[in-house]
Amino acid sequence: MTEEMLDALDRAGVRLTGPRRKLAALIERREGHFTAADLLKDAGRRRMGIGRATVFRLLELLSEQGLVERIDLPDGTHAYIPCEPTHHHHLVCLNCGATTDVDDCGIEAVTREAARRSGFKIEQHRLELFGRCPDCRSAN
Amino acid sequence: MTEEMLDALDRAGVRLTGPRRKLAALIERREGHFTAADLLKDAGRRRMGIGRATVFRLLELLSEQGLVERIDLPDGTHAYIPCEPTHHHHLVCLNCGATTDVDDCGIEAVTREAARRSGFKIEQHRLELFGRCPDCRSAN
DNA sequence: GGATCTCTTGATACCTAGTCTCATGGTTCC
DNA sequence: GGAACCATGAGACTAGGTATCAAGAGATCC
Repeated sequence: MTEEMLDALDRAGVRLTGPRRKLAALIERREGHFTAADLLKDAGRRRMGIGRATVFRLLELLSEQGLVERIDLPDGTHAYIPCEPTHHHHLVCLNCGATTDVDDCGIEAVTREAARRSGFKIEQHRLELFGRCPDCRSAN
Repeated sequence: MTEEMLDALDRAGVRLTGPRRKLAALIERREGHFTAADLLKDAGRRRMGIGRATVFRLLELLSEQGLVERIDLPDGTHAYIPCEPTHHHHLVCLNCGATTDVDDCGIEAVTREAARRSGFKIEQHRLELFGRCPDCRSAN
């Protein structure tokens, strides 16, 4: 995953600097979704001396490359999820924050139907699913 | 629509005060989605003397009652949409901001399939569709 | 209709997430 | 090894939203 990110940055034509490598490693160690503040705290604890702006800049780069996606949690806060750079949707555990990707499983039919009924030409969509992951389901 | 909002506030057991009535009327005059700042500007132009906090407080109340929903536009900004208090999804015009509601048209099957594949128990979902409305499509 | 109690208000301070600026420092490439 | 340029951290700034609080407006009861 770290390799994947560094490759993507390389392909994007930006430099593989120290801060970027360190942050990529921190993202890899994270499980589930995280906020920019989480990452900054991680970096702070390890005395990495990485600035706020650098964190946001890397997240922006990664999200342009599709390796990270920003989602809107049900409580209105934003979080980032590491993911594959193909079109897909996220399933987020409301309990532990774990995420998995779901590829297109029928959403095309839904958008086509919505387009037909409304007369809109649909160009983008966003689908986010929230629930309980298998671990949290069996835990209680 | 204004009536609907005032009724809902009444049912929610809160007072139908002057500022709330005025804001409800302003929301009614809006077309498509709007931000809290838009509403505040509207009120300012009419010298209504309504505070920022009051605007956010009303939007929160209305959203608890399901008469307004907060969505995340593709550019990452937030906007509010007046809508019916039933479960549904939004179709947003990327050009003019017009919105329409789409009721469930097959999304259940998608969530069931995602649940089956992932082992998650899906409790909530959010689907937002973006595109061009009929007017904007014919305009260019 | 007035007194009273409570809810709501606007002002203001504050907060979080994110962006912009800029001088300094690290990379790349020749 | 040096020049050019990209990336960095610090800190100011912005937007969107929340918390606090004294004062004002609604509802209620008589």
